[in-house]
Amino acid sequence: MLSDSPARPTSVWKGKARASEVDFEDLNLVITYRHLLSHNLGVRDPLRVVALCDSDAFYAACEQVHLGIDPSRPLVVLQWDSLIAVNYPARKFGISRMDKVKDALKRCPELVVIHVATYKEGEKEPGYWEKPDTQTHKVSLDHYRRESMKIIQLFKDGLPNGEIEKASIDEAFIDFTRPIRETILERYPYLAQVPPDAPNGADSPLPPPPPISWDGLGNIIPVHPPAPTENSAVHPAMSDGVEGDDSLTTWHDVALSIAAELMAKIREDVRVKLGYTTSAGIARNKFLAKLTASYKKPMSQSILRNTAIPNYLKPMPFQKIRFLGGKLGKAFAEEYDVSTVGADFIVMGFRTISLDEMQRKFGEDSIWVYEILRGIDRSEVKEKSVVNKKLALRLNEAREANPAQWPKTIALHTRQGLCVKEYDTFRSKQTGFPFTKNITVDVIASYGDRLWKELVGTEESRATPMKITNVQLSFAGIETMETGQRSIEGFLKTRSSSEAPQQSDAAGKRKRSEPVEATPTDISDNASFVCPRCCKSVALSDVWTDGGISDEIRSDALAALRMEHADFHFAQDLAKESSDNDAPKRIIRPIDKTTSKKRRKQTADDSEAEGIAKFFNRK
DNA sequence: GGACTTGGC
DNA sequence: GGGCCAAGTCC
Repeated sequence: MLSDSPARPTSVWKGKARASEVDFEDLNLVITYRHLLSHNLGVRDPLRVVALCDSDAFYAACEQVHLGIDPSRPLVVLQWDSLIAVNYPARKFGISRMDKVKDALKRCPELVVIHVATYKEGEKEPGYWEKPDTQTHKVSLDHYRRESMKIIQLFKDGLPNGEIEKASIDEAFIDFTRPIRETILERYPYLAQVPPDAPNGADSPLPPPPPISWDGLGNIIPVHPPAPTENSAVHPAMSDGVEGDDSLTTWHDVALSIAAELMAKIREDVRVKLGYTTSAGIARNKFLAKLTASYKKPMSQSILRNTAIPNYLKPMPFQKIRFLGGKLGKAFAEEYDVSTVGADFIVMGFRTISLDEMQRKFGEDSIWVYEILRGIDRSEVKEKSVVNKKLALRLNEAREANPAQWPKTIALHTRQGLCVKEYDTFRSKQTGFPFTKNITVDVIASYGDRLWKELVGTEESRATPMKITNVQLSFAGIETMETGQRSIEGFLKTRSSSEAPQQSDAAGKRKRSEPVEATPTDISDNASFVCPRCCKSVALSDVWTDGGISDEIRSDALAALRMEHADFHFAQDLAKESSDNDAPKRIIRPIDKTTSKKRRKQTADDSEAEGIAKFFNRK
C-alpha cells in the first residue's frame, strides 16, 4: 500500500525498519561534551536546528516590488480569471485565493489586480498583456523564479556555513546546526575542553545552560497552549512562551535561540535588499520547522522548543501533514478512525498499537508515519550546489540537436550502478526551459548543471562515492516556432540585426525597451549597464557580484535586470497616463511614438519611485 | 520514451 | 477549486 506513494524520507530505515525506544525519548536528551564537540552527528545531532523560511504571498510580493507599488495596498495576482496570490492587505478584506476577480473587487474596489506575465504567441519575451487568453498565451513564472534565486542567494551569503535547501519557489530549509555549534563555542569557550574532573570524561553532561532571553527572537510556541474552550483569561504562566521557568532551559533551547538570531538577521537582509517579507519556523527538524512556520504569518518567526512538541502536535489534523494528505492519510484515518495527530492517536490508542502491527497493515515504510506523528523526522537538509563538469560533455551532444524547435522542458536522467533491475538506481529531474532564453550551449549547460547538482550532488556533499553509469539529458514538450522552420540561430541573427541594429549584441538580444529618442548607446559590462532612456547606470547588487556566482548566472541576472528596468519605465508611463487601448497589447511594453511623446522628463524623484531598481546599486 | 498518476503549491 | 509543475510508475 505504501509503496505506491511518492518518495518519502525513508532512506534512513531502508532495509530494516526498526526503531528503538530511545528514539522516542529524546525530547530532552542530556547533551554531553561529546555531543557538542562532535562534528558529524548528522540528523541525530541533539543540537540540530532546522528552519523553514518562506516568503509571504510571494507572487503578490514579487509584483508589488517589481512595479513599485506601496506594500500596504491590497493586491492580487491573477491567472486567467482566478486568483493565484493574495497579499496580506487584501486578505484583510476577506479576499481569498478561491474568489473570482469580480467578487474580490466587490469586497475591495481599490484592489490592485495584476495578471501574471504571459508569453504571447509570436513574442519572445513574457509580458503583461491586456487580455491574456489561454489559447494564445502561456503563463510565465520566470520573474518569480529569478526573485526566488536572489532570496536563496541571500540566505547563502548570510550563512556560509549552513546548509540551504530550496524546497519550492517561495520556501527554503536551512540547517543551522553547524553555525550554532560555532557560536556556542565562541560564546561559551569553557565548553571547548572536557574538564579534567568530569565524571564520565567526554560523555559527561554539559554544565547547565545560561538563561535565555527570548526577547525579539520570535514567537515561542507555548508548552501548554491556552485551552480554546475556556474564556480567554489565561494564567500568565500558561501563555508565556517559556512559562517563567528557566530551570527547564536546555542546551537545545540555546541552540534554538541562536538559530533565531541568525534567522532574523537573514530575513531582515532579504527585506532590506529585495523588499520581501518572510515568515520562518525554527525547530529540531524539517517537518517541525515547516509546521512551526505556519504558527504565525506574515512577517514573523516562531520557535518550537522540544518540550512544546507533544502539545503542539496533538491537535494537528494529521492529513495536513506532507505525504499524508492523499490516499495514504485516508487509509490511516479509516483504519484507526482518527483525524488528529494526538488526541486520538497517541493519547488514546496509537501507542498501544505496536509498530509491528502498523507495519503489518501498512507496510514496512509506515515507520515513517509512526515517527512523524511523534515529531521525529530524520530527513536531511540537502544543499544543492557546486558544479560538475562531466555533464558539459554530454551537453555538447544536445547542442548539436536540431535547433528549429523550442523545448519547454529540459530533463536529466541518471542511472546508478549496473543492476538494470534495481529501480531505485534510476533517477530523474526536470525543469522548465523558458522561451526567454537564447538557446546556446551555455544556457543549456547551466540548466544541465543545475539539474545535475540537484540530482547527483557533488563528491563533497556525499559520504560515499557515487558511480553514475548512465547520464541522459533531454528536451521535452517541443513546440515549433510560430513562423515555422527557421533555425534558432537564424532567428536570433535576424532579430538582433533588424531590431537593434545599433545595439551591442548582448543588448540587442535582451532588450525589451527600444527608446525612440534616446542615445543608442547601451554600454554594458558583466555587472551593469547604462539605460539609454534615463541615462542612469544600473548595476547588479553585490548579491550577484560578491563571488560564488558564475558568469552565466550573472549574465542571466543582468539580462533580467535590464528587462526589469525597462519594465519599470513602461509601468511608470502607464501610471502617468491612461493607455490608448485597441488591440491586445503589452500593458508593459516597448515604447511607441504615442507614449514616448508624452513621456515626462526624468526628475530627481524618479529614484525613489523606481520599483525594483531601487534595490540595485547605482553607480 | 511517452502516457498517466500523484501530490504540492 | 483549478492550473501548473515536478517526479514517479507503467507499459
